[in-house]
Order: sequence, then structure tokens, then C-alpha cells
Amino acid sequence: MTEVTTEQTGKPDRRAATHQRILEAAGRLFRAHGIDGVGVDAVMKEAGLTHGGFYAHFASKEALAAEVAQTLLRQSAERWDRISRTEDREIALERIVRGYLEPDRVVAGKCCPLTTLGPDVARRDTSRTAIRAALGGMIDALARCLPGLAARRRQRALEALSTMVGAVVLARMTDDDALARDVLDAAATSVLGRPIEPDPEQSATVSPPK
Amino acid sequence: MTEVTTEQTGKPDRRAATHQRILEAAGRLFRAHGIDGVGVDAVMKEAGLTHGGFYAHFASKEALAAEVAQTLLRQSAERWDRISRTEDREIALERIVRGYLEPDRVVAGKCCPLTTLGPDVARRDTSRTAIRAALGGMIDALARCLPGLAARRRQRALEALSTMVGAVVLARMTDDDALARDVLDAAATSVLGRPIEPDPEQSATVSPPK
DNA sequence: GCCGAAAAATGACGACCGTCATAGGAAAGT
DNA sequence: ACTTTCCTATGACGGTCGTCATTTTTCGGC
Repeated sequence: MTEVTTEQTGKPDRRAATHQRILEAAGRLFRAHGIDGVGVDAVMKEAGLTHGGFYAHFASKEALAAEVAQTLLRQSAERWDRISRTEDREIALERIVRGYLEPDRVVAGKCCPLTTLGPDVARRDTSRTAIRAALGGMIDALARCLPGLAARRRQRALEALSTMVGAVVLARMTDDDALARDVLDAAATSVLGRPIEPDPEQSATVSPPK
Repeated sequence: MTEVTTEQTGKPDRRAATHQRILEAAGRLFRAHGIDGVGVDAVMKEAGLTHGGFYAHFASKEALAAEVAQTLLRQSAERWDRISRTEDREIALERIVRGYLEPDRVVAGKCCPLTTLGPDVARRDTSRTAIRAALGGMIDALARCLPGLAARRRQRALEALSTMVGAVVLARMTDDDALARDVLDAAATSVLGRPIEPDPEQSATVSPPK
């Protein structure tokens, strides 16, 4: 047979898997310490590899950063899109808002890339169109879950996204946990139109036992 | 603002002046390229000095970063506080919002340090208390300008600040000028309760496609 | 005009970073 | 089993970064 063995090969493609592992490692580290805060050395170590082999998978660190930002944003957009389609509007909105503003999501590299990588990618002129697409997807998904007239919903989605992003940025800045929680609660209340009910799993601190 | 009239020492205190110059240079550069994106070399060059003398003024780059963040945030808080006291509520609110969300303020190192340095300082555990104080000052100033009952105003201030910060972060991310303007407009409308009227100076120009 | 103190410039050091050439090693085809 | 072909690891290169010891310049007081 001829050597036209393209992507049709049924093998697991180790290369693609490693590529993905590096991408995920970089995603965690970049969100935690900033793109300029970690070197390819640390990224490869996090991925369980050594620094030298990096350039077999990415043309440069800048290319990695662009792909990381693009991938994370696209994942967020896809997740919101899925939620916005498969659920009732109000429930979908609550799921999106809760997943975004839960205090657990504020720490470390688990929160939305918009809040951690936003300023980083804003300074670079790389892969802007992909970022724009992902941003548009998030806005559309959000608009789909919001009540009101269609014409008005996009504006409300822009406002809601701004509020949620800003709330996470602010909550991450302060070491005052009470203030951080107030900010997140205010944002959730604003977007949902009503206060977010506490998660029954871990509200045992103050809530009266029934 | 008002000149810092030194005490009766009589000495011009050149040291304090250069300290200030370094601080301002670092403020511009850090906001434009991130704290990890510029070295002390570039900071000193921006201040018109050479890199070696840096450690006569700051113990380390980390100390400089902390002082920069603290100073910029405090200036923002003081400015908002002044506006919130010397003006009528509604006019003060419009001045704050307009000064924050004007498209000119979104680019380069002229925008609020919350949006550019926020994630950077969130990753460092330095001078958190000073940041908390400045943040509290901004929230209080904003609450003073908002309508409604006093009990509710703090919550609305948290929401408004989140919205404005997030809007600038989002607007800075995209190269789509129309989307950026939509985000800023939506945020301004949300905070003010009504659309912001365009600046008559440059409302005629429909931004050229670039 | 000179002197002593303070500030800035010089130059160098280790460490780290991004990059790449090259060698080693594991799977797949014959 | 052998070879071919990818991946991965090794190691090294220039460059930059943060830091600091040392020298040179500046400037007020004698």
C-alpha cells in the first residue's frame, strides 16, 4: 500500500496526546502564574517531559500561549453553548452563573480564562480572531439564556458577562474573603435577578439545621 | 495635582523625586506590558536612569511592583472619593463612569490599574492590605454616588464596579472595535441606568475599519 | 575652590529563559 | 530481525533578568 497514511490511522497518535498534555499543563500554569510567569521548562515538567522536546510540538512559546488562550476560551464557549441549548432558560442561566461565580472557581487555575489570561492576551496581538469568535460564542450563549426581547438580550448579555468577569477579577485581588463573597454574590444577584441560593452541601456554617 | 511641599528641611530631596519618577515609569510600563513583561532595566530607562541605581531606591523588583500597585490604586480611590464628594450625586456618577469607560481609557497604560494589574497582583501575596483599603475606598465612593437606600447601595456599588472592570477587561481583549464599544456602552448603561450620551467632540466620526 | 556626603553610573556575577541541533529510543512496516 | 520513522531526551548557545559591589558624578556647606 502507498504511504498516504494520513490522519486516518487508527492508532492513538501519541504525538497528539502529548500535544494535548502540554496544552493542559500550560493552561494550568499560565492561569496560575501568568504567561510571562512560567517558562517552557516549567510547562514541560508539569507535563511530565523535559524542556528540549517542546519545539517538536510548538513553534514558540508565543504560539503555545496563543493556542492555550484559544483552546480555553473555546472550551468555555462550548460549555456555555451546550448548557444554553439543552436546558430550560432559567435553569441554564443559573448553571452558568453558579459555575462561574462559585467561590471555589475563583482560586487557582480553575477559573475562567477571561479573568486570568484576559490582560495577558490583550497585550499580545496574536490569535485575536479566534479569541473574538470564542467571545462571541459566550455572548450568544448567555443571550440565549436571558429573558426579555431578543433585541435587548445581547446588550444584557454583554452587561452580564462584564459583571461576572469583573467580579472574579475583583474577588481574586483581595484577601478579604468576606468582601470577595460579597462581590460574587452581588454579581450573581445582578445577573440572575435574584440572590443565588447557597449550595446545600457546604452551607452548614450558619444555616440553621432543619 | 498639588505639589508635594517638602517640610522645613529646605533640601530639595532629589532622592524622593527620582523615587517618584521611577514609580511613575514603572506604572506606565507595568500596565502596558504586565509586571513580568518588563525588567528593571526598561523601567530605569523609561525614568531616564540606568539600571544599576535601582536598588538605591527599592529593595527589589517585587517591592517596586507592590508600591506601584498600591500607589495606582490609592490614586484611583482618591480621585473617585474627591469626585463623589464635590459634586451632585448624579453628575458625580456620570463623571466616574465616563472617565472609566471612555474608549480612550481602554488602550495602553491609561486605564484603571484594576483591569491591567488586577490579575498580576492577585498572584502575589504582597501588600494585600493596602490593596484592600484602596478597593474599599473605591467601593465607598461609588456607593456614595448611587441612588437608593443606603443598605442597598453597597451591593449596587459592588455590582457596578464589577461591571465596569469586566467591561474594560473584555474591551481590551478584542480587536473588534464595534464589539468593544458595545461592551462599554452596555456597561455604562447598566451602571448609569440610562445610555451614556456620546461625546460631542468626536461622535461624528464612524471609526474607520482597520 | 575644596570637601564630604549622597546619588547615579558602571560593570559584572549567576541564574534563568527561549531556542535549537543532535542523539537516543520506541513503535510500525517489511 | 531489521530498518524506517517518528517522538522524546540531552545538552548547549546567546540573551536577558535581578542583584549588587564599586566607581564616578553631583551638590550643598566650609
